Amino acid sequence: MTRTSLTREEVLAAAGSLVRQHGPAALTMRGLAAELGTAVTSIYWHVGNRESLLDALVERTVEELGEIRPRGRTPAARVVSVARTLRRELRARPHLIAMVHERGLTERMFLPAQEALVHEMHAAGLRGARAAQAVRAIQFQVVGYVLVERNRERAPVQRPAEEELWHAAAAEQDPSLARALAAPVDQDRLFAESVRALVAGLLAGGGT
Amino acid sequence: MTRTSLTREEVLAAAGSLVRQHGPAALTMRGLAAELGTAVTSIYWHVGNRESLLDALVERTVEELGEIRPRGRTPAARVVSVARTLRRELRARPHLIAMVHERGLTERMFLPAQEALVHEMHAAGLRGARAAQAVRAIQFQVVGYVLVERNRERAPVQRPAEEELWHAAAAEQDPSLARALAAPVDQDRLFAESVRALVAGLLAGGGT
DNA sequence: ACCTGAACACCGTTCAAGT
DNA sequence: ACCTGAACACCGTTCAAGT
Repeated sequence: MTRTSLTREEVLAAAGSLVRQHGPAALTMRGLAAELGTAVTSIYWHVGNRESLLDALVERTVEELGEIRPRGRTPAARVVSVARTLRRELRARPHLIAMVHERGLTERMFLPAQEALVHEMHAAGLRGARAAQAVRAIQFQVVGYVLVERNRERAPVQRPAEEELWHAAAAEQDPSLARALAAPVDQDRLFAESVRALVAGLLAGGGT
Repeated sequence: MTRTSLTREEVLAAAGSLVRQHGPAALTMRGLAAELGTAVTSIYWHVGNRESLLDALVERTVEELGEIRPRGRTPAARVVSVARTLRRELRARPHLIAMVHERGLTERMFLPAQEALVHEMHAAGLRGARAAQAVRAIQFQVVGYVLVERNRERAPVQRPAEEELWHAAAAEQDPSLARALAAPVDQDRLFAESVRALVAGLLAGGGT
């Protein structure tokens, strides 16, 4: 029962695992203290307060997301691989990613990926403002996609959605479309195809 | 100072304006009671509890987002107009939209728009699973975009982002790109171009 | 340098009691 | 049917006091 002196690292680790598993709402200072076997106030000595504790966890997450290695033969394929990797990494830390989002740090988290994308745009022959716009379009799409699919996964039973579409006039003219929309989304495939379509659209035309 | 008997409507209105202006965290039952000039417990009689009060506000938001009227000559133009309208409506209610998102109801909020998009895909000659996939790709993109741009707007000063890219090796080979990425995003234009590129990509090729 | 318990000012919610 | 105050069980945080 002798307890080696509490460290900041220890506090962060315990808080991190708590947040990863049950989300930030599950992190109470009193609960964390109980888990660590110390007084609540000790935690304050090490990490300041609850908000800066969460900030530290977020900072750590941003750093972890920093490594990107594009794979594939063509620039388009490598862009898709960057998108895919990012999506996987983001999905592995849903609560922490949500917190990064809440703190408005998604951008910073994305910087290394942005640089990788710049490189691929150059390889694809895009330059200047046009390339910059394409990089941002992809970045927005990937981050947005992950935010949306997280949302869908946490959604309570999508009550009216399916039947309503089954009965929509447009759908009745096209039963196979109605069937497709009533079926659950294949998120991996939708992601792959969306990215592919966007990249194709960007590399082909686009506008200035 | 005589107070006409409190109504559920009155509670929702006061709570709604509070949330619209300062976000859900600013809504405390005690504070709301003070604003309404009643006892805290009266509110409970009318709306159950805090959570169902917020649920009611969210429900109302979902209903308000239900009207969509596509404009434009070509299907592609009408799709873009739907996207644009949705974005505007979503941006007008940031806090409430975030709450819809948190409750996983974004999908349901989007159903009318989805039906409009189905109609346009048909007009563009897409059918069946292919059309369904295109509708979803656009839906994901618009919702995702709004989520991302809200995030950016609330972001604290994007500390290292600009300079780092200025110094990146890739950027130095392409100063006009570096300049473009260092400049603030023109979110309206990026949105318009992203949607246009995605729609073009979807209508052209796409994959099965 | 690190830890502690007591106390403060907040929460949301319940409940018995009023009219 | 509607409203009330008191009370409960929680919060995060501060602070003076310990070692």
